[in-house]
Amino acid sequence: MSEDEIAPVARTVTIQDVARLAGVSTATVSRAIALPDRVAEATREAVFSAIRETGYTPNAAARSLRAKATRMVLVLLPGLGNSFFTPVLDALEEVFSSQGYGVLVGYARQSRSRETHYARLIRGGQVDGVLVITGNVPRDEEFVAVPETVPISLMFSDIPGTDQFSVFDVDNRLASATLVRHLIAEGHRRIAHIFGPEGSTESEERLLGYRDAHAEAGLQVDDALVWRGAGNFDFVSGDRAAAFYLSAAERPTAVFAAADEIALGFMRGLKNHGVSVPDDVSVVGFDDTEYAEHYDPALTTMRQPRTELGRLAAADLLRRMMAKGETLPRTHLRLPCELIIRESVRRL
Amino acid sequence: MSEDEIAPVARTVTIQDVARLAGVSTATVSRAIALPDRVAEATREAVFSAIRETGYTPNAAARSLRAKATRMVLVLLPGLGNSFFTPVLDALEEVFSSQGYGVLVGYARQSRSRETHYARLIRGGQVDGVLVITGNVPRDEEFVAVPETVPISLMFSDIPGTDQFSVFDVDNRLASATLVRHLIAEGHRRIAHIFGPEGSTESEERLLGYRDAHAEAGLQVDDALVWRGAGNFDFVSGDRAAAFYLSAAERPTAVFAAADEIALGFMRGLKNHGVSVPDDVSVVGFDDTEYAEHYDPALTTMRQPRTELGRLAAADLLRRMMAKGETLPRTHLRLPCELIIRESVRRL
DNA sequence: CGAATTCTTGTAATCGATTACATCTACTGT
DNA sequence: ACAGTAGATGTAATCGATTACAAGAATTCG
Repeated sequence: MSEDEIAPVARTVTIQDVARLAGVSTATVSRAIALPDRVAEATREAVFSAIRETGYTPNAAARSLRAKATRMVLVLLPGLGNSFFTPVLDALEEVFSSQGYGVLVGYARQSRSRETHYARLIRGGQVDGVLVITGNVPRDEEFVAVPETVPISLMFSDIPGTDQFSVFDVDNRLASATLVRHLIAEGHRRIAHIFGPEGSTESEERLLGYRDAHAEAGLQVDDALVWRGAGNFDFVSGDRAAAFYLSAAERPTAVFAAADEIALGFMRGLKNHGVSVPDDVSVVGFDDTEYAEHYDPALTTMRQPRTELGRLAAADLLRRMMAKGETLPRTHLRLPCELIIRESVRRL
Repeated sequence: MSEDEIAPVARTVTIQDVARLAGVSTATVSRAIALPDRVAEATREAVFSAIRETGYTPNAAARSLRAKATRMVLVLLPGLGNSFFTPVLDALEEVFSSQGYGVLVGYARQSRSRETHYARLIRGGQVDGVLVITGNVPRDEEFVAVPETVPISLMFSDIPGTDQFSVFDVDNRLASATLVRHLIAEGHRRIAHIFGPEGSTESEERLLGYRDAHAEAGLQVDDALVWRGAGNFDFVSGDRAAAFYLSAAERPTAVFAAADEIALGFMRGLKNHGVSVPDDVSVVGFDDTEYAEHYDPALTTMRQPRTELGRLAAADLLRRMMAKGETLPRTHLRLPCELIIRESVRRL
């Protein structure tokens, strides 16, 4: 209560201070913390009480320098604009922080200087592991040498032609085929596809699945119904794609959008022109983000197990980071997707 | 092209290696990097070519240890489940990474061990600054001493009774009043409020604004129309609140939800019971998240300048972190909100 | 031409924790 | 009672970069 009980001005307290107060050497303090049973009972008590009294917290930089490990992982995303990533990041943070790791986020796309920044972070030993989400490993010259330094894993998207990364994804092709097969089973014959971002593996795979389902059913794909150039996995792209529908020579009865957000934007765009879903046209998306379920109409889509994939990828990376020195063989984990049927498809 | 051009096995290359190769001391290498014009032209060249040849990147831990700065900031969120945060995080990452800072994300709520984890991160000098979003400063005993160590700023929510943090927010009370005033102007007299999460400053402020608008207009607030206990700023809470509407003795003609996600969930819940917005009841939200615009009906809401607030908060924190030593007076920045009129309100 | 000044570079201490090795004490077993 | 072993602790080197200080070389100026 009295004036002198106010906390003293925060001067950085080091292991030296604790050692002095406890009347032992710094080595003993360090041991008392890291290997408590290598230290005599009484000494341990003395050290811990000195720690409490001083409010000592080990300096992370000093520790990292010696241990050559930072207990930090870097998660590289193409951007957070899309709600697709939030459960993934949630899961990652949960697993990593529970093991005492910090999660650094970065958006690698677009800016060259950004890429360099993150490449440096990795090469400077600032992180113990890296998770690259959706295929955007900086193809920086500097970066190429990296996988030897720290483990790097890929999520949701493989990089064709390399096998140096562990991969955690789904079979986009198969899942898309299943989705389109569902439309066909509901009686649709004229099905359009809103293609995702150009240059992404997922986009290509989803298109292949779309074709597969057509081929299986003996249906011809009308190339005029593969709508490219919409842009990203976002609303705006979907909204823009509505124009393709409206101006189609012969309108499709169903549309497979490469992502939920595209599907939602598309439906909204249609609505502005008086076209109703699913009465006039059926729509399916991909991902099963939170909004798919709550939109009106609720969206039929293909669920990607985002949280689970996040947990598993994190656990795997953790294992690799622990295995300092030897390189474990790469993991390629593919989890199944699930068809979620809601209200946006009408049986013909 | 030939075999021996393959990159050599990555052994950590240190400043020593560069110095040796360039035929200078480590001090000179360090200077060549940090203060290029304090070094002779020829030497500088030699150093840089040695750096290129070895692929040297300075070790971050060593640097941090000496410099007592890590170039990392911690962003604490209550969770990422809500899309409200994505543009904020986007803006923060943009500003910080452009200045060479890394962004660590953490979810402080719920778990005690999590809090300790992040408190340690801060006290261990692992970050140079902290941004706490929506009022969740760990009230940990350990934490209380922290603000003296590194600058901490609050976003979107003040902590009553303290003035040790800088704050970046909006006037929730005023904005809510404006929103409700709009409903009143549109002819509504019986207006319900879906209260946000208990214990959050924002929730309380928004309720006050709701009352203010009523008082101004000489309207009596019917306490049965303040629906508490919905839960979080999310869909489920809104969906749950639909039950309050349906079971109301005398139904309101308009509903002010404490957040967009709540409003969306509410509308969806209503729809399942055949109640239509805005024909049967008008709805307004708060925040103006991406989905508000694209939902059907598009939501009338109060826009919070999330991106701008993020940029400004980041810039301010950056300034504080640079000003090592002296403590700058705290900033309290309040940005205006904007009423966004869409389709979810009907004029009575 | 010699003194004063400016440039350039090197030597070595430092940041704070960890840990190999050495030392000392206290047991154990014969 | 004494060698041998286990247990507890201290000493000092180490991780990799930065930087105060010193010293030597080059330049300027009266």
